[in-house]
Amino acid sequence: MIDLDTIVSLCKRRGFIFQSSEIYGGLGSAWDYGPLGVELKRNIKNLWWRDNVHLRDDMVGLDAAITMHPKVWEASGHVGHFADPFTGCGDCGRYYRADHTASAVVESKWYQAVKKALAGPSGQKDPEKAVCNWAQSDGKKLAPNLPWVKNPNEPAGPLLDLLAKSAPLHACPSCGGRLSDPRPANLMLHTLLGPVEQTALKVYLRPETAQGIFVNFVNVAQSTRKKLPFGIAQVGKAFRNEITPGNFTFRTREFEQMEIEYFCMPGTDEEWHQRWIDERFAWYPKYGIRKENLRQREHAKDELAHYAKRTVDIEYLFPMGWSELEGIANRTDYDLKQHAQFSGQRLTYFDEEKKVHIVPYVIEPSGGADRATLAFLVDAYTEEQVRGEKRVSLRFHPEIAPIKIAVLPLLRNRPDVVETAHRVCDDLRRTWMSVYDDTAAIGRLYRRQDEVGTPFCVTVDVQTVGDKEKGETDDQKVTVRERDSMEQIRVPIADLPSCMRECMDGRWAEAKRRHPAQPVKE
RNA sequence: GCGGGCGUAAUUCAGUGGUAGAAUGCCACCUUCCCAAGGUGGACGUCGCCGGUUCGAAUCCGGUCGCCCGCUCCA
Repeated sequence: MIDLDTIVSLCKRRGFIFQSSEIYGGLGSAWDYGPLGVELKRNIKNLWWRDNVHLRDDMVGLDAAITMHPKVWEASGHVGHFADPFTGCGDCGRYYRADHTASAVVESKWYQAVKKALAGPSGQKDPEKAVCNWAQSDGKKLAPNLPWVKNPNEPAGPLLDLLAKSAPLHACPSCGGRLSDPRPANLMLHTLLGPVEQTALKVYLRPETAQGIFVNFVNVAQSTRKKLPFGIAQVGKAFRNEITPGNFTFRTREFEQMEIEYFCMPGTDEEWHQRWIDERFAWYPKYGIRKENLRQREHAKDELAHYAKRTVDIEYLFPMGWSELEGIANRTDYDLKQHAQFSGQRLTYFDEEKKVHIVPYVIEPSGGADRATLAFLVDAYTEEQVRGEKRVSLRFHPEIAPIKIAVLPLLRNRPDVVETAHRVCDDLRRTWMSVYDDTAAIGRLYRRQDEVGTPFCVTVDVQTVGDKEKGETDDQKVTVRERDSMEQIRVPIADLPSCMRECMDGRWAEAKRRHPAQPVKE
């Protein structure tokens, strides 16, 4: 498995992804997509949109504002749940949910070790001494910041009392340090709407795009006359004060989501949930992600979000391990009911058959655009030995690849070759993202394109235009070279559009049958 | 935020007190009829930032910012 650093440096070197504000020392947790990165990510978002919206009769799109009425987040539960009181360790800086610290202490290594020491023979005889001994030996490793470890003179009595009563100990589960009083953590970013700070409205930057869909449910249903079941898709930025951003673009505080809220009849929700899980799981391999690098993970009951009846994650084997790419949750009727209650509006669907108003159930496939982009990059990365040299290539699916075709003149000192290559390139550009390059020998040009994942190169040579001095006629044919196999075929310029279409559709074998091979010189 | 590691050219890295090096890459020209070919020339770093010690700091010290690994959160 390739390490993330290799991907990071390739991304920078070739213009996929740069660190935000790099000239000022960088901003943690923010990344900028360069010329190739923006193409890559846009391709992924467009394919997602095409497959989930355009190719389906039961889906429509939406693009809601990032800032919304503050009440949205009260209704959604984010103000309550996203602001769970947290407590921080003053010594090691770790954060814990305040309601989890007591159990975390009991399960901690140092707590277990103290208990064990007390249960031993010397512990039975003189508990206080046993604790002191432990504190000055194992305790130094396990809980260096525990008061009794830091200071041998600290009376062990309070510690013993706490252990005896199994009372929660207000100490860091990890290092034994002093925990701060619980304080509300602000996992949502906010800003002030209005030019004068004193009178401005404090609004949140949405922590998920989903709520923009829920609050527009009735608008969309009425304006599109959609019947249940139907879904609303949205791609857009969301913001969260992650406690620990990191792993390149995997966890950032500003990120882009690709979300669907699929509204269905109560009672059919479980079936739709499973259908979306299958649908979304099959989507990634469709564009080249290797199946062995994908898996599903069912959320345990105690890790389900407050709104969820069932959640299944699609995980990808990133360089740092299996991590979430997309989550598919059954959000039940929770959100619509909440918004109905908080807004006082009726957010229901009228069932024509039964003549009743119902609150639809909602299935939410929620993917990360940045995470998907990273997964496609990692999965495409390939190193191999070619003639004793390392060849690095990104084996992107043609629909994913930022550049589809590179047009390269075999010789740069022949004006007619160069001119023809330019003309061929300009023609291809109208349909496919294409580039022209003549600044190096052909071998180097191929390697450059391999490294950014261009699936096909088109090469113009002297035969294409004919060598009039030698009395040779032009054949008006070019070489098409496939990235992964490095195989080459010779194709008439006139047939290039149809041949390239075939190639982009993954029918290289057919193109090969129809066109003669262009041998590679050894 | 704490512990550990780290920050020198676009990239990967060498350089532990005497005003910066290599390889690859990049640019120009020449050469070259298909896989990082060859030749000639070239650009490139106020050594993350700020301060201190010193006659002198990439090198030592302090602070700060950022990155990686661990602890937590999720898309």
